[in-house]
Amino acid sequence: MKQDKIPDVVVRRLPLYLRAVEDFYRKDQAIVSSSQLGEWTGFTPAQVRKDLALFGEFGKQGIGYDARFLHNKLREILGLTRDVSVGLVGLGNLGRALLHHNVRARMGTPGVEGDPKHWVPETLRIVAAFDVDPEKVGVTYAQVPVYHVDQLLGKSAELGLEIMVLAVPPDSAEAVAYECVKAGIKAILNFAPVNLVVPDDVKVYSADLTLELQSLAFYTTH
Amino acid sequence: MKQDKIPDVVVRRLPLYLRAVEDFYRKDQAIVSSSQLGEWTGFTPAQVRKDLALFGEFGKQGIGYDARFLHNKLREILGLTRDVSVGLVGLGNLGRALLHHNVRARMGTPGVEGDPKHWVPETLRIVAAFDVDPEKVGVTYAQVPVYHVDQLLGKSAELGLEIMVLAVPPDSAEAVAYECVKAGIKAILNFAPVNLVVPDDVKVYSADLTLELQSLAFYTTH
DNA sequence: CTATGTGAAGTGGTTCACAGCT
DNA sequence: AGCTGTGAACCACTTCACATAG
Repeated sequence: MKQDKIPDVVVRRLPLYLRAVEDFYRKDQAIVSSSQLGEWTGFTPAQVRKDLALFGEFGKQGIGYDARFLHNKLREILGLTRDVSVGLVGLGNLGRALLHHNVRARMGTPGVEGDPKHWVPETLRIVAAFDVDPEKVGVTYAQVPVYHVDQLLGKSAELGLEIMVLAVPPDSAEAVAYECVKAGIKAILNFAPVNLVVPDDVKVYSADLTLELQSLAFYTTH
Repeated sequence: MKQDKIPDVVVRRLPLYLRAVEDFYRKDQAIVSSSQLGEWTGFTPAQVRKDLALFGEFGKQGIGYDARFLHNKLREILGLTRDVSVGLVGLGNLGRALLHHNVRARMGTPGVEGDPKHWVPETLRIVAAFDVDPEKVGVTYAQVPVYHVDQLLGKSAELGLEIMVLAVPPDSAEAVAYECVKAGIKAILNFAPVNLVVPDDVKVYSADLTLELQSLAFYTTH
C-alpha cells in the first residue's frame, strides 16, 4: 500500500467498484476477478488491478478478490464505514428533488454477519437543509429539517456536516460557498452555474446542467 | 484548423470558454486575451490557446481574441447556432425539477446587431417530456408537453430531438436508453445510477448523485 | 492453469518557451 | 512591448506483459 497521492480519476472510479462488488456479492458470488469488475464498470482489468493495488494487496493471486473483504475495504477507503452527514443549501425545485432522491437513494451495505440478505443502512445521506425563505425554514422536507442559512455555521458543527450540496441561485453561490469553507466543509457538490473559488484543501465537484448539455450538443454535430 | 479528433476533455471546457467570453462581452469588453479567459475559467492561458487553436486561428497576435467573433465561433463549434431540441424521460421529482430549471436556464446570446444589450433567445432547451404514468401524460409541466414513453420514437423524429435527459428509475434506464438509440439520439445525459451500454457513436454523460457524493466522501478523510 | 501485482512501455493531455505578427 | 499559435519537453494515467502465488 503506497497511499501517498491518489489521482482524482481513481477516486472517481472507486464508488463504481464499490457498486460492482456489491452487485456481485448480492448475487451470492463470494469471489470476483478484476476482469469481472472490469466488464461491469467498463474499465480494463489491468486498470481495476492498478487502482486497487494503490491501497493495498486485496486480492489472492490465482484466485481473485473476496467480495465481502473488498467491499469493506472500498468502504473504508472512501470513508463510508462511518456516518457521513451531508448538508443541502437551497430548497428550490432542484434542492427539493435532491432531498426526495436522498431518501430513496439510501443503499444498503452488507451486514457483518456474512448473510447476504442482511443489510445495514447506508451511512451517507443528507441530514440537514438550509434556505433563506422564511416560509421554508422550520419545516421538514422528506424527513430532513430546514434551517435558515444563517445557521449554517452552527448546525455544521453541531451535526458534523462534512459535505455540502449547493442548489442555490448563481448569484448567491459564491457567498454560500464561503460560508461552507468557514464552517470547515471539505467537499462541495455545486449545482449552480458558477466557478467557485475555494482554498486548495476544499474539493468542489460541479454538476452544471447547462454546461453538460452544451458539451453534449457538440457530439450531436460531430 | 485540424478538426480531426477533439479530445473529450477539450469538449468539456468549450462551454466554459463560451460562458467566459459571454461574460466579458456583456461587460462591453470587445477583446479578450487567453490569460483573461484562463483566469476566468481556472485553466492556464496556454491551455486556452491550445484548445481554441484546435478549431482555427481565432485570435490576432499581439492583440487577443475578438469577443463577439470568438463567441460566435464557439457557438458554431458546439452546434449552438441552431435550435437544439432536448427530450426528458421520467417525471419524478428530479425530472420535474429539471424542467423548471430548464425554463430559468435559458441563457441569452449576443444578437447579430452588435448591440450588447440585444439578446437572442438561447437555442438549447427541453421541448418534450416522456413518462409512463397516465396521470402525467397529456399535461404540461413548465410549458413542456408530456407524452407517453411509447411515443418516444415518433416524437423524437417529429420534434427533431437530439439529446435525451434520463431521469428514470434505475431498472428502466437500460430499456429507455435502448429506445433512445433506436430513435437516433446521439447524446444522453443519464441521471440514473446505472452504467448504460450503448453503441460507440452515442455519447453518454453520467450525473450520478450517489457516485459523486461517495467520491467526495473520500476527500473528507484524506 | 488462473488471476493478482507491478515494472516497463505506451499514450494522451498539459505546460513551456519562443517564433512571428501587430 | 503585447499576445497568439505551436513544436518540444514534460507529466500523468493507461495498457502491456510477465513474474509470482495458489
